[in-house]
Amino acid sequence: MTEADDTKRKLLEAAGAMFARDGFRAATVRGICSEAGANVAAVKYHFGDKLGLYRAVFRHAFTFAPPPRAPRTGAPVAERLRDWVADFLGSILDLGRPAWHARLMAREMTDPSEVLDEMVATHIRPRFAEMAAIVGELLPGGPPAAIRRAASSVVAQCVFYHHARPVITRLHPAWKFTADEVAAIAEHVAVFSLAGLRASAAAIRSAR
Amino acid sequence: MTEADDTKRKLLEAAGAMFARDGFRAATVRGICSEAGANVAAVKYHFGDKLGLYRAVFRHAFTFAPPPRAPRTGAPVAERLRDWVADFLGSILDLGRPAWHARLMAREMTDPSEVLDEMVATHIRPRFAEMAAIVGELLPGGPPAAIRRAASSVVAQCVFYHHARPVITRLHPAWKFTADEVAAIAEHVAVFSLAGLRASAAAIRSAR
DNA sequence: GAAGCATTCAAACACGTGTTTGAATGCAAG
DNA sequence: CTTGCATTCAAACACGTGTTTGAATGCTTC
Repeated sequence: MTEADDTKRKLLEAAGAMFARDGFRAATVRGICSEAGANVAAVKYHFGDKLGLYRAVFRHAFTFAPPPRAPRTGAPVAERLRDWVADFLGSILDLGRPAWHARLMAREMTDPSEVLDEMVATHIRPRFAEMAAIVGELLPGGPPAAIRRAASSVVAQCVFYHHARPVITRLHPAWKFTADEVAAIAEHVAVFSLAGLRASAAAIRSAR
Repeated sequence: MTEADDTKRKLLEAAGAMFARDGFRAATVRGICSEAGANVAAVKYHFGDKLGLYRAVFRHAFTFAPPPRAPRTGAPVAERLRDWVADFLGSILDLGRPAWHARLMAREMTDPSEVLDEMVATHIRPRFAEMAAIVGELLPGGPPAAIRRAASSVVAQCVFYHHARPVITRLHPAWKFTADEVAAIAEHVAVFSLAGLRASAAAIRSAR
């Protein structure tokens, strides 16, 4: 039993890396099984088929992903925004764990499958709602559309460093994302965004 | 001769749509040829092989893509930034032609191939340089790293609406990108960014 | 030890893929 | 008309793929 669970786990890990690196279609069952030291038939036995394995990989990966840091509820809005950005950027730029979590997500982005719905519902929506709440405090009385746009601006500056990686690498080969640099980026995004949000608030007031 | 050029053109267009929708690997030569009303062997004859067709599609697509609007050289920085954002957002959110240009690009992003290098050199780098120049004027004396980060913040807010589309659709099903909404987004991004850049400039001054 | 069960294994199957072939076609020049 | 050339075509080839099979293995329980 523990042995069966072992091949199951190895299969999930190997599949995670493979699916992230090559995509669902390009990744081969044979390659995954060989990497996991398992027989090809193992995926049928444990997961039904290739798609079942893919689904399982997602659930497995994001179940064990570290939950976002709990927000400091007492702190002023600006501080909470700083924390959110730093936390989110950290989770996006490798600094944590198996680097392929983010890649899997990115693939779902350009090639959405049924799992994206699940992902949005369980992980993305709550996260976005946090930011929208912070933005809402900074744009008091702002219409929902304005809040959506403003929250998007903050989130966009973070995810950019993930999804545009291939271009960034080619554009600025020397730009390395060390822990220090990530901290500097987080600080920049926070300063930039707080000022931007204040300006948006002013624009909303004057438009009224 | 005109007939040969015709199948060649039809092949390029069908391939563009297919590659964009399904990706290089998933798109099939048979499917493309059938869509183009051509024989399977046509791709070998005209482009050598599938990869040759893919390369040709990129060159064809981006050669005929409308060039970015010429900047108003005399206008103040803030106006030039506004123009740049509006222009870039417009080119990103369908409003212009064959919607698959952007999708092809997005695919290269998560699955970079050799053509991405060409794309960065000929299209992305000049575009980014324009924005970096504008940002440079607004952050006088700012270190290159700060300018990179700031320019990234502006660009990020634009490309977000393209690459995160699948998530945005699921998060805010009612959010439609009409011409009016795109204009509103452009205005928001400009206001947000100008304020953010001023704050960054202040941060740089005070850190000195 | 025997029976039952979960798991693993090597081999094969069925199918879709990119590619190649060699003949057929049509058109322009001699 | 004939020749030469570019292009198209149906058919086949070679290969990698996900999937399935039925037997072998090992472990637990009686």
